[in-house]
Amino acid sequence: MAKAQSAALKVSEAVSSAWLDRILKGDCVAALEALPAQSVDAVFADPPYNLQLAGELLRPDQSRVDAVDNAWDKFESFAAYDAFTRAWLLAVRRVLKPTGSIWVIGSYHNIFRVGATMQDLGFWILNDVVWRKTNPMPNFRGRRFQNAHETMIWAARSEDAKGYTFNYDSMKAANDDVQMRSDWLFPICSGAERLKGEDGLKVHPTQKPEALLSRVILSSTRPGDVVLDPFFGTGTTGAVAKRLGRHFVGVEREQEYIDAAQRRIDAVEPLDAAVLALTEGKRAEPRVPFSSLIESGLIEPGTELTDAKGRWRAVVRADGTVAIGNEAASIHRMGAKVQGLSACNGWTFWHVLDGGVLRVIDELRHEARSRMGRAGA
Amino acid sequence: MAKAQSAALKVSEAVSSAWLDRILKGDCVAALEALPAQSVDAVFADPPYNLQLAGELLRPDQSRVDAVDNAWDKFESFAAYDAFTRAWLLAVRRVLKPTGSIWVIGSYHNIFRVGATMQDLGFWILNDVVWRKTNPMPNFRGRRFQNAHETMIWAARSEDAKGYTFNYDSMKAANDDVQMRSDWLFPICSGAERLKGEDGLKVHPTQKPEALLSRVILSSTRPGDVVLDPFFGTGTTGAVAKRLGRHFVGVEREQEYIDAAQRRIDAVEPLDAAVLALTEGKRAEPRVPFSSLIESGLIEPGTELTDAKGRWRAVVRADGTVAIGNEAASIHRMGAKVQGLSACNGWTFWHVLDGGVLRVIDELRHEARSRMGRAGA
DNA sequence: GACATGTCTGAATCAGGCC
DNA sequence: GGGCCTGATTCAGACATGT
Repeated sequence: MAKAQSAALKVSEAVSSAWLDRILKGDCVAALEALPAQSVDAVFADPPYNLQLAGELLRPDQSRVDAVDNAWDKFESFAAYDAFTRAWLLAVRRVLKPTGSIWVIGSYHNIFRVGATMQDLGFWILNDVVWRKTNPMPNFRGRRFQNAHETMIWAARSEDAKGYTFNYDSMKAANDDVQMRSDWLFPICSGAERLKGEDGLKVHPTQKPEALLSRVILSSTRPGDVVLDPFFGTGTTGAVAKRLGRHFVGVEREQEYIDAAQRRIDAVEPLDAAVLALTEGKRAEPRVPFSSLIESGLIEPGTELTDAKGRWRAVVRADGTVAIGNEAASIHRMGAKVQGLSACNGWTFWHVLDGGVLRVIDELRHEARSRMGRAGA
Repeated sequence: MAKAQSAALKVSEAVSSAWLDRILKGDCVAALEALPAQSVDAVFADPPYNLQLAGELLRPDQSRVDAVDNAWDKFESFAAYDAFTRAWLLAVRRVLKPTGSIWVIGSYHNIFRVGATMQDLGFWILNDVVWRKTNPMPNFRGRRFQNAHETMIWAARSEDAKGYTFNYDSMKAANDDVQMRSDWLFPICSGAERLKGEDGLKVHPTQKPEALLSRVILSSTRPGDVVLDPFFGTGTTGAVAKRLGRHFVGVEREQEYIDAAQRRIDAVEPLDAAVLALTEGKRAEPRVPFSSLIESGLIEPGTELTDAKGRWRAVVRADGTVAIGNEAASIHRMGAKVQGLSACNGWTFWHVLDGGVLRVIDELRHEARSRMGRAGA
């Protein structure tokens, strides 16, 4: 993991002058051709969903779909939208690393079509996440429920792409030590955060709140990662990425949006690296083989191990296995065997008697780790 | 509207002996041929989700998760699932009145495909409604967000079908006089409500809570209406419809489910017509994660927290944890750690210097909550 | 009987490194 | 790329049992 990470950074740095931390002008399918394959760690996409904006629709061969013709029936409209979706998802998929993941946000007008197309293209959905709005617009005609949420799809590049980033421990710690759920509560973007033009009108109709992007980026990327937004708009993704110590790439067609986004991003001050450190759990700690506890003298060969309730006993052998009678195996296999289970974490199962007190051997591992840390430093 | 209603009742009464308030056995496409065209007022469908589960999943305590592995949830491919979806939606559409509406529930495994197919067939989506579970199953491997919701699509028969029923005022009244939102909070079906066999095991793996069906039926049907459920299972739709003074039609393939459903429905006593105005209580105060204080700007990353007497200092990190030196943890864990305790309420322990005054962060939480408003309930 | 503790379970697409 | 091995990972609520 660490190795892949540093290799990725090198690649990024080599071509950074061309596209890293830049807004590329143009249609996203064409503009993304400027990026190398497998060069971004994450994608956040907020594609257009208003089917009336047919000018934005491209067929898979990138020919333009004609402007709205009221004679169109809805089947043709849906087909055109699907072709557009397919085209940009394919372009994005090419530049996404195998270990990367993609977020797409939408409403009921488009998200079902987008999600089905993502599955058809081989993306592997990890979660659908609901953004619950604290202050949604009311339903004025009283004919429906208040439309109080939008849906995000979070997906890996493919079913067998297992190495995606998920900062589980950060999310859990940030959520009062329980797992972060798939429903998130945030206000819509308004007030000072909402970009306004000189005319006092909002610059972009669907500017997303920075808090939303913040959780997206914190959950599924690491500092130094590259985040691509193929529908950059006024650059919320870029502004949040920069503040959180990530790189960004944006693609946008409208010069007005590009100008506003660039000014906005230029004003962002990145947070200090120390503040951006990730909360890592046990997974990230260096692996300590059981044998090193013996080698370092924390456990003597011949020591007796027991489970917490003293139901089973095993003897530590010099080679790092534990034995019951004539049978010997790793701490994990032996723990599984005595319990009749298929698997067991031997570190938390076995204990040693230390001055009359039963200590779990995971504590000894922690001690071994800190000794190794001092030695390495 | 009243005229159409009474005409509908006449039709229902004329053929009631054949299929009204009955469970039809068989595949839903074939069984629905027994119903006249345009004969039901509403549809609630809980189709197979096509979960595509691979191996078995163990909890951290090594117990096995009892997953859905029924044959009825297995499909060869997305294409096969799409064909199945299209077929039952067409069959259902034939028997749905032009003024009727349809609800379909699903998870991210299938709901996007179902939604796209519904649009393709001409259904007109009115809302997507999120069922937020108060007690969802955790994510045991810590590789994703806790999957804490399911999605329902509510749609009219076609774009120009304007006469669908929506009981806006009763929904609003039931929701403390503000519009009912598109995100609903309910517990999963468990306890006495969950049907168990003589072996003590659940009869059906995916029984839905009656509270969910209750809100669906109360919002989009009138007393005397006919509600069709093409995947009847153990008959939650029928039981709730009967209790609420609506008629039902169920279609189910498995005799075991049919038997359980029939017994269940027979035991239901319909509510008195006068009582059918249902009120629903408020929920507890919404929980606000510490990270929302950061995301909402109430606390900046890098801010220093101290206890009331200034004995300890910790720095707020962008990911929602707090750090002392190299160690980071949640506000609660860090509060416990510095005091040498096993637990600590970080909300009341940590303070922030605000204009020369030390404020406990619990005050900021109240501020965040009031900004969040009713949406948390 | 009240309260504390322990057990069980629910629509789940749930690993990663090294040889 | 396949196989093997290590070892990381759970929330809310219902219900049963123990004090």
